[in-house]
Amino acid sequence: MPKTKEQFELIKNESKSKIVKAGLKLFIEKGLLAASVSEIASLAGISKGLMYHYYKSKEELYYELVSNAINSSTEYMRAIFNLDRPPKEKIKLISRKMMDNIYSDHETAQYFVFINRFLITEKISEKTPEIIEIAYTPLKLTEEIISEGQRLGQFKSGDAKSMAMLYWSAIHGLCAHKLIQRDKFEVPDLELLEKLILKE
Amino acid sequence: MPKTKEQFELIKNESKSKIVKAGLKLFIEKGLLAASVSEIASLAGISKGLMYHYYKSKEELYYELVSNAINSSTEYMRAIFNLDRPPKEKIKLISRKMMDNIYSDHETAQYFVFINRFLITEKISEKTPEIIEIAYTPLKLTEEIISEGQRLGQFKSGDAKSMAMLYWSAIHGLCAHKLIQRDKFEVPDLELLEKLILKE
Amino acid sequence: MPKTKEQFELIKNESKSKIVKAGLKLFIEKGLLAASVSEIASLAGISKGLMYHYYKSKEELYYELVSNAINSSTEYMRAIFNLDRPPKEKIKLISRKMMDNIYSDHETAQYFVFINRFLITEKISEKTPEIIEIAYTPLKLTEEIISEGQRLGQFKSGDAKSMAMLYWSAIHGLCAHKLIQRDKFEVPDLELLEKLILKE
Amino acid sequence: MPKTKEQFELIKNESKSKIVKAGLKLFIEKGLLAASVSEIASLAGISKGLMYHYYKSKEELYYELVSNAINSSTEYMRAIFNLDRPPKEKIKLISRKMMDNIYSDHETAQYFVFINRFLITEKISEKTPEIIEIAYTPLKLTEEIISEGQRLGQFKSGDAKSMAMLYWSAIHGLCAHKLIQRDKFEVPDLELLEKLILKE
DNA sequence: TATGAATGAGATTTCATTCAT
DNA sequence: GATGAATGAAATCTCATTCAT
Repeated sequence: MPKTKEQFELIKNESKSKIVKAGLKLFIEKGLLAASVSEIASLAGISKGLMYHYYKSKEELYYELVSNAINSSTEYMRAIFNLDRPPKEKIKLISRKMMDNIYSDHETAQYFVFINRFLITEKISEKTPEIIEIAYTPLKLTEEIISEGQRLGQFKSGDAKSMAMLYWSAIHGLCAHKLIQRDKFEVPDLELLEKLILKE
Repeated sequence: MPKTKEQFELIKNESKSKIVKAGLKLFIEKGLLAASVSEIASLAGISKGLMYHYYKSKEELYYELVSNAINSSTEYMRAIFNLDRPPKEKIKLISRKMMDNIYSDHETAQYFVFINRFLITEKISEKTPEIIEIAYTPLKLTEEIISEGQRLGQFKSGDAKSMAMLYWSAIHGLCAHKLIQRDKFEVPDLELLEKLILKE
Repeated sequence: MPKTKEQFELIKNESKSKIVKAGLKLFIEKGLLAASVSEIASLAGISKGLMYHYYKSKEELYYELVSNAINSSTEYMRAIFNLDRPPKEKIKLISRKMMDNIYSDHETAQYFVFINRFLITEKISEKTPEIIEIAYTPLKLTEEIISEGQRLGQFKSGDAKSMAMLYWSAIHGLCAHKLIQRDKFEVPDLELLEKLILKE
Repeated sequence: MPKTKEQFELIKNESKSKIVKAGLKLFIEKGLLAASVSEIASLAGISKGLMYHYYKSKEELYYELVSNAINSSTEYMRAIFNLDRPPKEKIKLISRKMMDNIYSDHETAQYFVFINRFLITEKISEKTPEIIEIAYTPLKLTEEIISEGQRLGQFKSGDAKSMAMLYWSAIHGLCAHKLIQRDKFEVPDLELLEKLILKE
């Protein structure tokens, strides 16, 4: 009797998730080039060959992981932006969640840096304009909220686009900062981030 | 901001200066691993062997370039901070210069991203804690200015360290943003950056 | 000429026949090495594992297919040579059939080239001298006919062996020629082939 | 002092010729796929890396060797066809030379089979229609000579194109035959080949 | 100082074959 | 019979570095 489809699906998922986990860890830590397939395979506890059973190339694995990271990060933001709350609260929520995450775990900062590194790399950016589009969704949503908040008079006046850009630049910059400083990193005062946008 | 050129215009030796110029361009564009020695040599118009005459290894060249970048960038900031001007003006000067440079040339943003990429990469950080120290000097100087400005009552109140961190995070984030967006990039409203720190 | 189909239409087992069909197509097109087991299995619509259920190895499948090709091609010739007709007619029949087949379908030429490629490849020849023997049967039968025809005075004089060799060399060369030229291929004048042997 | 260009040229030529010699031997014997780079390098007495210093890939080496083979073989024929002799003599000369070469050394036959194998392989033929064109030059030259000979009444009548095709098919087929039969191979009567074309 | 041929270690990738179910 | 996940050996290829001149 051949294995049932469900059995194969299980095995497949388990192996794939081992590869994904190892790949993510190493790509985040070292980047696409410095992370070798041998390393990924050995960390995942599988043979190199198996990686190629699931992914056409190291780059393909990398792209999948980056896409996932971008998508899930964007989804996370979108969920918050879709809440039925006043703009002020939304901004506060985002700021708080971001700060909390950056503070409490190392992964969030790594995730942001991982995504940014991908976006900055020259040759890749041409290949995948749609992914860049998705990666920039949070920025656009933030811009909309700021405009709305400004209409309601709760937000500072100023160019909404610039404000959103600076807001996210600060968050991304902070993530890089955290990875560099490691143990020495101290989370900055939350209010400062909000004050970029909100009236005092 | 110091321009790329300054690094090698000072080098009297012509071959060395060509190596430095080519190396800088390629390391900035591709990073340490993706830039190959062959490529650097061929862009410099010299032989691979000659590169090894001047530098023990590719990494050594890389470190020298990164160190130079960090040092000259820090020197540039220090010069401004040493001016005999009130804190408010200093901050305005920095902000204006940064924005101008990021706006007017591509190199400044590349320089910042180049330095940041170096700082983030794991294995390097152990080797050169002093360079990191130097790289963080502008942050510390900014912190001091903020404290001073707060004493003079010209600056917003709040944790000076956090303010400085956010200020520079925003600038670094902006540089990354520019490299990603390329032609589509629009410089944000200058005042916003200043308002992070200054009273309105 | 035996058509490709005949090889697997005789196989009762459906899976095996699918494997044989796919293997034949790919071995003919690409040769032993370039045709991969995955490709064969996927073209056959079965799993790789199943191929190994029926055949010990890729080589075994290949040998079986080549042997079949050689055997059936030899059988086809032998049938004609066994006809109760004068030598002249037999030669004409062979020539005509060969030309017709080479002209009307692509498979015949492929078949000949497939067999020839096998015969030429070094390492294989040691393993299977008997198959080579069988493959050369048509040549020997032709030689006999020529000798007989010469005795009857219908054929040109000359070394029968040389004549047979040249006759079949021309046919094999023609097949290769057809595969190379594809659409541009034009069948040569039939009489020429016959004239190699027959008196005008 | 750097090595002079002449010195480098010498070294380069020597190494390249070692690679070319080894590659040709193995490609002829085994074909593109079965001949491995390791094997070629070790037969040439150089490192694998060096092969990649001179050739972008194994395929590139292969193509160069095939092109060379085709070009030099075509040149050889063209030289004969350009002689200021009557058509009849030219044909006799070609036939004699071919037979002599096929008889006296093993390489000639291998060369022909090597070229033919390249021409037949599917995917390659699309890539290089110009090489195929060159490879078919001897055939076209032969066709012209036959036409000329027919006008002079020295040659058999019949479609010149068909006659040329059959003539060369026979030669190619003979080469394959020689490689298969090896020691058992006997050169066929020379006159037979000529009689395909010439009046008796 | 300067060259680029040459190496060797290690990277990515392929693929026939095995195996648990 | 039948599956396709998994392996491991070997293939192709890359590249920092060395070295004779």
